[in-house]
Amino acid sequence: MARPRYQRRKEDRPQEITAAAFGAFAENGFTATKVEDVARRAGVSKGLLYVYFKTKEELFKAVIRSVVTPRLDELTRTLDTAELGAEAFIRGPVLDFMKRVPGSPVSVVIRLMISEAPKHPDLVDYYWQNVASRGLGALRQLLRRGVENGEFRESAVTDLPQLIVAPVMMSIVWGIVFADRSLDTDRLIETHVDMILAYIKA
Amino acid sequence: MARPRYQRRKEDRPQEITAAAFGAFAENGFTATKVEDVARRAGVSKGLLYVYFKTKEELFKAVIRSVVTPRLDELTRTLDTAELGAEAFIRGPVLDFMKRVPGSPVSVVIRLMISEAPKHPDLVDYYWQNVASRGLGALRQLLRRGVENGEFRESAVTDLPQLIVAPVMMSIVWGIVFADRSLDTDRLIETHVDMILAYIKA
DNA sequence: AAGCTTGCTGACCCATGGGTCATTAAATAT
DNA sequence: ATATTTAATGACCCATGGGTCAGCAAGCTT
Repeated sequence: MARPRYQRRKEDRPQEITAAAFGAFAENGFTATKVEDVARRAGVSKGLLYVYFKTKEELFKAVIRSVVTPRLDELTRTLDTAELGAEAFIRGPVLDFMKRVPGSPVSVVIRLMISEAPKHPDLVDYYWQNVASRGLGALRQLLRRGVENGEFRESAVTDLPQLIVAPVMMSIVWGIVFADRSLDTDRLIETHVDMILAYIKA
Repeated sequence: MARPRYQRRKEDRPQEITAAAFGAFAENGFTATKVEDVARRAGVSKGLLYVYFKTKEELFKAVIRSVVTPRLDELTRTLDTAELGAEAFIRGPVLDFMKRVPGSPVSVVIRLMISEAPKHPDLVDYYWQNVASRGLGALRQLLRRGVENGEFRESAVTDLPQLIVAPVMMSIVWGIVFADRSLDTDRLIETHVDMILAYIKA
C-alpha cells in the first residue's frame, strides 16, 4: 500500500510521450487525436505533456523526427556499405527496403504528411531535406552509376527516381483508403522493379 | 435602391453550395473548413446550408459524389466508344486520362479520401464501388483482351492494374506534399506507360 | 526530520465551430 | 390589398479540446 502516486522520471518522459503520440496519430491522425489521449497513453497528465512539448504541433514535429531519424541512418548506412553492381543493388537492398515500407512507421509518417503538409510548410522542408531529396538523390546517383558502367542505357528513368518509388506510394495510399480490400503489395513492388530493370538494362 | 436582400432560388442552392464546398475543401481540407466559410462562399447563410444538408458530413459526401459522378460517366463513355487495339487504347485515351488527373478535381477527391477515409467507411464503399473497382476492372479487362488477341504476353501486370495507375498516385501525392518543388508528371506518366507496354508486349 | 527544489497533477479557462431556431421577408395565392 | 407559405437569415447554444497554472508531493540536501 501507499505506493507513491507517480515517479519522477524526467529522462524518459519525452521518449514515452513521443511513442504514445505516434500510436495515437497512427490510429486517428493528427487532428482527430486529443492531447489528453496522448497523455493518458503515456501514463502522464496533460499538464506534464505541456512541460515537455510547447504545443500540439511541437509534439507532432517531434513524432515525425523520431520516426524519420533512425530510418535515415539506416538508409545512409545501406548506401555506404554495399558495393554491388547497380542492378544487384536494386534487386537486393533497395527492393527489400521498398517492400518493408508499406507496413512500417514510415507509412504512418507519409500518411500524416499527406494530411498535414499544407498546414506545416516547415515540416515539409524538414522532410524534404532529410528524407525525400536524399533518398531520391541516392537513387538517381545509383542509376547514373549504372549508366556509366554500362549496365543501364540512358533513359528518362535516370532523372525520375520517383518512377521507382511509385508503387510504394500506391501501396501506402491503398492501405490508407482501402485498408480491408487487400492488395498484394509485395508482388506489386517486385513486378514493378522487374519491369523497370528490363526497361533500363543496356 | 431597396433591392431585395436576397432571392429565393431553391433549385440552384444545393449545386452552388456543393461547388463552394468543393473550393473550400480543396484549399483547406475537410476538417479545417468551417461550415460558415462554405456558406459565405456560396453567398448564403449558415442556416440555409443546414436546410439543404443535414450535417457537415452529408455536405462532404455530396461534394465527393458531385465530382465523381461526371468522371464516371466520362469513363464508361470512353470505354464503350473506342474500338482500338489494347496497346493503342492504352497509349491513347487511357494515357490521356491519366495525364489529366493530377491537375483535376479528381486529385482533390483523392486527397480528401486519403485524409478522411478512416472516419468515413461508407464513403469508402461508395468510392470503391463506383470508381476504384470499376476503373481497375476496366483496366484488367483491357489487359486480358490484349493477352487474348496476342498483343500482350501473360504477366503479373494483368492481375495488378494498380501497377498502371501507380505513377498517377505518385503525382497526386507529390503535388499535395511538395506542391512547390515541381515534378514533370506528364513525363513521369508517359515514361511509365511506355515501360509497362515494353514489359507486357508479346 | 525539516526544508527545498522541481517533476507532476488535475481543475480550470476560453476560443472555436457545428448545429438550432425564432424571426424576417420574398414570392404566390386569394 | 391581404393572407399564406416557405426560402432565408443570423443570433444563439453548447460540446469540444487546446492550453494554463496554483498547488501537491517525490526525493534530495543538510
